[in-house]
Order: sequence, then C-alpha cells, then structure tokens
Amino acid sequence: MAREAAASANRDRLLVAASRLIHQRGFTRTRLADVATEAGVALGSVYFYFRSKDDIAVAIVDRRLERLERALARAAGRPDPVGRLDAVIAIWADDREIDATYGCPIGSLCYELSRRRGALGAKAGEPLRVLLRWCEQRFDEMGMAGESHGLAAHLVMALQGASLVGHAFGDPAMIAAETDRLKAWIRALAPPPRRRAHRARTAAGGNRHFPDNEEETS
Amino acid sequence: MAREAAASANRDRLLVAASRLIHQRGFTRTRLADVATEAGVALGSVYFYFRSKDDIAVAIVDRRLERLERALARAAGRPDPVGRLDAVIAIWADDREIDATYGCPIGSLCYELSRRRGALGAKAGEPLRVLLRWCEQRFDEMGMAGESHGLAAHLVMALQGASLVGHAFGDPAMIAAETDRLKAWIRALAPPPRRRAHRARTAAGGNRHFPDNEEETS
Amino acid sequence: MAREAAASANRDRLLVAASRLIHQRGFTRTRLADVATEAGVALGSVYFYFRSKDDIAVAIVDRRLERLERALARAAGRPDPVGRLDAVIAIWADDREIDATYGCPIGSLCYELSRRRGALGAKAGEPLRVLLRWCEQRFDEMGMAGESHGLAAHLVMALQGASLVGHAFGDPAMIAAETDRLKAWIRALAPPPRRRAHRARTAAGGNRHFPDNEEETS
Amino acid sequence: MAREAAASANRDRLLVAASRLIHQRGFTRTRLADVATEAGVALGSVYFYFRSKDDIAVAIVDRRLERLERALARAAGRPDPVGRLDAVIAIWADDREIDATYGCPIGSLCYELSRRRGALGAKAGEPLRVLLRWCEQRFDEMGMAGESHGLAAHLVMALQGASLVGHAFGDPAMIAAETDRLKAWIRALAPPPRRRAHRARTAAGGNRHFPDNEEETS
DNA sequence: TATGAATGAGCATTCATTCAT
DNA sequence: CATGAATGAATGCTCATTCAT
Repeated sequence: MAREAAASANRDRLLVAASRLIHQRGFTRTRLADVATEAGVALGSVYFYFRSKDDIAVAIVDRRLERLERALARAAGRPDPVGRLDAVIAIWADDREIDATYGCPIGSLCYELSRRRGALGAKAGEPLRVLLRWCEQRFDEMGMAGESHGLAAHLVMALQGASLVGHAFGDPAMIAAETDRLKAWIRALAPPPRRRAHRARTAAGGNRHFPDNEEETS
Repeated sequence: MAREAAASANRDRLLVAASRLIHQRGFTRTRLADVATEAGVALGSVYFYFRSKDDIAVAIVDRRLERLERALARAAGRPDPVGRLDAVIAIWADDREIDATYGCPIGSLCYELSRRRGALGAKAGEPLRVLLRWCEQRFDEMGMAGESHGLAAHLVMALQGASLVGHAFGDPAMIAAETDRLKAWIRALAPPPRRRAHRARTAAGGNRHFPDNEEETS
Repeated sequence: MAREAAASANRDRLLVAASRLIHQRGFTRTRLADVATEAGVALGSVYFYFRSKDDIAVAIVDRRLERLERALARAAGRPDPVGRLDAVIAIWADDREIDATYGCPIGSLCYELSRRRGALGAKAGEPLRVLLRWCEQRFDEMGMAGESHGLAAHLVMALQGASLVGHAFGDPAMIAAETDRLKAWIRALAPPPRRRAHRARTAAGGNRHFPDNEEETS
Repeated sequence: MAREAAASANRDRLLVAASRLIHQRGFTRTRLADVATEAGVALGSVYFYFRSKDDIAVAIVDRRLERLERALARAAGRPDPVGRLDAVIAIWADDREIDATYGCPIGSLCYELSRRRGALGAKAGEPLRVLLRWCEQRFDEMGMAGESHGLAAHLVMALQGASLVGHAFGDPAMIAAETDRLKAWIRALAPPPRRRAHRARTAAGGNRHFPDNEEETS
C-alpha cells in the first residue's frame, strides 16, 4: 500500500480516541496523554503520527469531512432531491442522543477552534461549508435556484441550532422534533409530486446514513 | 442602594473585561491575568471580587441573564405577540457583526461550559432556557398553545444556528438573512391582521433592542 | 494609663485570636485575614498594632513568657522545692487534652519558628530557656548543685517529649502518665522529708496552675 | 528488581533533596522548585514521580519508616534487651549535631503535618508509633510486662524532647547528656547482670547505628 | 518505529502588606 | 484610629512538546 494510505492502525486508533475525547471534553480540555492512553499507544508516539495537537484537530476535521462526503454521496443516490435532503437530516436525527449529550461534533469543534488564528480556525468550518454547498445544490435541483443559498443556510443552521439547544437542555427529543419539522418544511417546499412517497419517521430511529460518531456509540 | 448590587466599579470592569475576552477567546483560553490587565486592576484583585475563575463564568452568565430578562421585558411591552417575537429576533439581527466574528456569546459559552460537571455546566444553559420559555409564552399568546413549545424551540435553535453557522462563515449577512426569514415565518404563522403594520427591514440596521454586547462593541 | 500599657482591647483580641489559631494550625498556615476575623477586627487594623506577621509571633511568645513567669512565680510560693517542681509539671498535666490535640503551644511554635533566621528564631526558644533556668534553680535548692542543669534539662525535655508524642498519638493519657512518672521521679530524687506531704493525683485533674491556653479552652 | 522498588535515580534524588530541605526548612516553607533544583531535575519532573507535594511528604515518611525498621532490625540483633535499647538511643546520640541544628526529622515533621486533615496527618506519626511498639517489646523482654508501655513511652518522649529542647538551645551536648541519662536509666531498670558489660560512652561518638540522615550530613 | 522519561513555559490561586479615605 | 480595597510576588500544578534509547 502507499505509505500515505497505510495510515497505520496506531494513527487510526489515535484519531478515534482523540475524536471521541475531544467531542466529549472539548479540544482544550483534552490531554494528549489521555488520548494516547485511550488509544493504547505511548505518549511519545503521538508525535510520530502528528506534528502537534493542532495537527490532530486538522486530521479529525479531515476525517469528518471524508465521512461527511461519503454520507452525502450516499444521500445523493436517492431518486429525488427531497429524499436526498431527508437523508441528510436523518444524520442528525439518528445522532440525537449523542448530540444531546455532547453537542454536534462538527458544530462544537467549530465553535471552539474557529477562534484560533491561522489554518486551524478556517479548517474547522470546512464541514459546514461542504454541507451547505451540497444542500444548496439539492435546492437548486428542486428548482429554487434563486433561494437555494438561503434555504440551505436555514437547513444547516437549524441542524446546528438543534444540536446546540438540544445539548443545552440535554434533551434528544428536542432534536428529533426539529428534524421532523425540517423534513416537513422541505416537503412543503417541494412542488407536489403525483404521489406522496415519503413518510416522516425520523425520530423513530430511521436507518443510519451517516455513522459519523460510530466511535462514540460504542 | 442595595449593598449586593453596589458591586464596585472594579468588579464591573472585571466582569466587562472577562465577558469580552471570554467571548472572543473562549473561557479556557482566557487568562485571568489578561482580564485583570484589561480591567486595569491587579491580578490579585480578581480574587477580591470572585472566588475562582469558574465563579467569574457564573457571574457572566448571571449578568447576561439580567440583560436578557430586561430585553425580554422591554420586548413584552410591544402591542402584539408578533412584534414581541420580532423584538427578540432583532437582538440577534443587531448583533450579527459581533456574532459573525465571535459567535453568539450565549451559545458559545454554553457549548464550552455545558461539558463541565457541577453547577457551572447547568448554569451556562440558563439563558437559553429563559429565552425558550419566554418565546413559548408568546406563541401561546398567538393562540398556538399546542405547538408553542416546538415553535419556540425552532426559533431559538434557528437563532443559535444562525450565529454558529454565520460565525463559521464569518458572514453577518447570513445571520441577517436568517433573522429576516424568521420574522417572515412568524408573520406567516400569525392570523392575518386587518392591516399589515410591519415590514421586514432587520438586516438594514433596525433599532437596537438588546444591547447585550455593548461592551464588546467599544 | 501609660500608652504602652493600654494595649487596647483590639490588640489583645488579636493576640488571643492569633495565639489560638497559630496553636491550632501552625504559624505558616494561619492567615492574618482569619486572625482579624476571629478577633472581630478589620484586616488593615492588624498593621496598626503589629509591624508584621513575624511581629505577632514575637508578641505571642512575649505573652507566653509573661504567663509562664507568673506561673513560675506562683509555683515558687510553694513551701518546698519538690512542690515547686510539681506545680510546674502540673501545668502540662492540666493541659494534656489541649496538648494531645494541638501539641504544646511552646514546643510546637519553637519547632516551627526556630528554623527562621534572625531574632524570631531565637525568641521562640525563650520560654524553654526561662523554664529550664527556673527548674535548675529548684534542683539547686534541693541540694543537687552539680547535676541541676542536667536534671532540669531532663524535666523540660520530658514535658516537651510528652506533649509531642502524646500529640502524635492523640492521647492525653500518655501525657498524664508521663507527668505522674516525672513527679514520682522528683520525689525519689529528693532527700526523704519527715512526712510525705504530697500525693500524685495529677492525671485526675489537679488544680490549674498555668492557664496558658485559656483562650483555647473556650 | 521489583519495578515498584526501581524508583529511578531521579525519584531518589528528588526524595533525598526533599527530605533534606523539608528537614531544614519545614514542609510548608520548602518550595518544590528548590527541591527540583537541588535534585538537579526540572520542576515539571517532580510531578512525573509524585502526584502532589503532600504525596512527597508521604514518600518521605515511608522512606524514614523503612530506615527506622532496618535500624530496629539491626538493633534487635544485639544479645540482650538492654543492648537493643542502647542501640536505639545511640541513633539519637549519633545524630545530635543534626538534631540540634534542625530538630529531629521525625518529630518536627510530625508536629508540622499532624495538624493536617486526612491520611497525611496520620501518616506523619507512624514512625513514632513503630518506635514505641518496638521499645515496648524490648521492655517486655526485660520482664517489665506491666510497665512496658509506659517505659517505652518515657523513652520515646525523652528522645523527642531531647531533640526539641536541644534544638531550641542549639546545643548537641544537651542531647548527648540526655541519651547518656537514658542509657543509665535503662541499665538501672534491668535486673543486675553478673558483670556490668556496658559503659556509657555515647556522647563520645559511638558507632553509627542509624544513618537516617546521611543525606543531610553530606 | 516506539517508548516514556524529561522539560519548562504557563496559569490559577494565595496571602502578607500597603494605603487612601 | 479604623477600614477594606488593592497589590503583586510567590507557588503548586498542568501539559504540549522533545529526545535519548
């Protein structure tokens, strides 16, 4: 395998551990020593795989980006734009327990890192930018070219706000209610199809499209 | 005056400085030494007014709560429920520059502190709880008793999401667009009045109802 | 009254508070703020009566010296040398509860302060020097001129050791047992009088000759 | 070797430095920065080997306990109980210079730490408890079963008192005189052997049985 | 590669002391 | 005399980062 792609099991374990701990405790309050312990790796080895703690954050965001893009690609396979957006909304619906406990891993990291100077600050927002752009394209597909940017922004904002507020209240049901509302909102936006093909069941544990937090689930 | 409320100019200066710096840098990354310097007092003096750094965070949240409650009381003076909710939305619209730069002071602190154990973690979410309850009552006034909780949640989530996403993009216009959308949404919800009295002009620098971040503006 | 002798009630209260707190917590671990609070005096006032924290320690030792000298003067009133030494031993016997809890106020302060440079270090040992000299004179009176220094040293050492060890074990009975032993030892040293006038009852709460710690008792 | 006991040269150096400095200056007045400098390691390294400053105190007491127990085991090898107790007394006689200068390392630490709450307070008295118990057994061997506790207490108290008073006077000769007195006292207690084999020569630099303070001597 | 001991700058907190009123 | 707010040096402890092996 390519040296680049090998990515050694250790590096992966470190990334998984760092991702989980940082999601749970925040970036600043997560000690590299704990990450190493959690990953079953020596502290010194962390610096073999990463240049610095900031570099780990970058890698985590990259990892999230890859997963996000995979999930979006999967969602893009849906037959219609509404279903595609539904699939994205379902990601947050499915993660509502985790997000109510620790906040959205994307949004909370973004809030914490965006205050930093330099590349890291910009990087942290990348997943939201990718997500926004993708949603925008879906709204375009729905024929709302002029408004697609605002609609996509509304959708992403609502998902992030639901995670933040749901986390503040420690209440996953609040997140579920909001994702249901969003699905209904999108269906209402769409030009009425011949036959209503979808049914809103998000809160009742829809299939898992975006296993972004799989490490947290264990 | 109440001795409790006297609160010495120094204590106020400390609180203003801490509030600003913590909003800009985050709680963990804000040094008490910087807070003291910013407030123009000696480092040791911080501990004359506050028991600990956490105690400062509590005081900041308390201060925000007071301001929020004052702003809500002012908004409650509006003649109709729609106008009351508009006034609340205007708070975020007016602060869009600040929030796009540093995030919503309520939401970002909430994300950072809610992970802590103990009273501080719970305290940080209090403003959102107060805000949600207040909005809920307004929706009740609008005659949407059954849905008021969900509608209020949607509103608060959208405001928080707008701040988070607007901050991630560094774009105040995104926040303005969302607050406009929210105002329109509320007007659409309300039973049509005889004459439409309001016009959405938020993004164009509406009057300032909630000078929550006045110290940050200076 | 002479300005010197007036010594204001505040100064006395401070000294009483400092003496007690320092006895209980040690010199270094006693905060002047606590002393002031305990004395019901403003923190700033402490420096009206004392130049520094060290100065308070000096005053405490002086106060103890005065009390010690008064007690020794009282003991000197006893008809015979053995009774005089008994009276001194009774001081420690009577204070055994306090000393078992906090250590001997003279010895523990001596151990803590004697390591300091300057006058304070020397001062702290003064009570023990006065006590030793006085006991020496009593042994001289008993006709043991050649050995009086060693005998007095043994007596003072035993009293200090009893306090230290009794404190380490938290056991006042150990102190009582030792003071009984010392009384017996002294009686055995003395040339047999015509009639034995004394009876060892120390541990059973003998009369209080040296109310050195009266403030601690309350 | 046992991994537990390995204890790295640095940990040992730290312990030696801490033991000496704390003996000389007291626990509270000894700065960890000085301990690190004295040991020739970085300040941060202290926390690699010890959890906290208190933890260092515990380790010091443990170290003293080990040495004490070794010394007692060595003393126990003597042919008769009197010789065994003599060997213990010789420890203090041999250390009289050090103790006159800084106080008995066991007793002074005990006085300073016994006021603390928790395990540390109890721990500090442990050496005295071990010593007392051991001496008690020796007196039992001498056939003074009924009085062994009191006799052992007297012995330990006298040794501690001699150190404290000798330190207050800065006079090693006072300690030597008391240890001689104690040896004579013990010999007087013992049932007269056929031939008196011992002679009190302690003050004249007896062999060193208990090099407890060897690091301080250098 | 891997390790874990070592480093030192950084930070919250304490407290004796000062001083304006 | 009295006060209590203000000061800042001191200190225990943390943790990202380095490096010899």
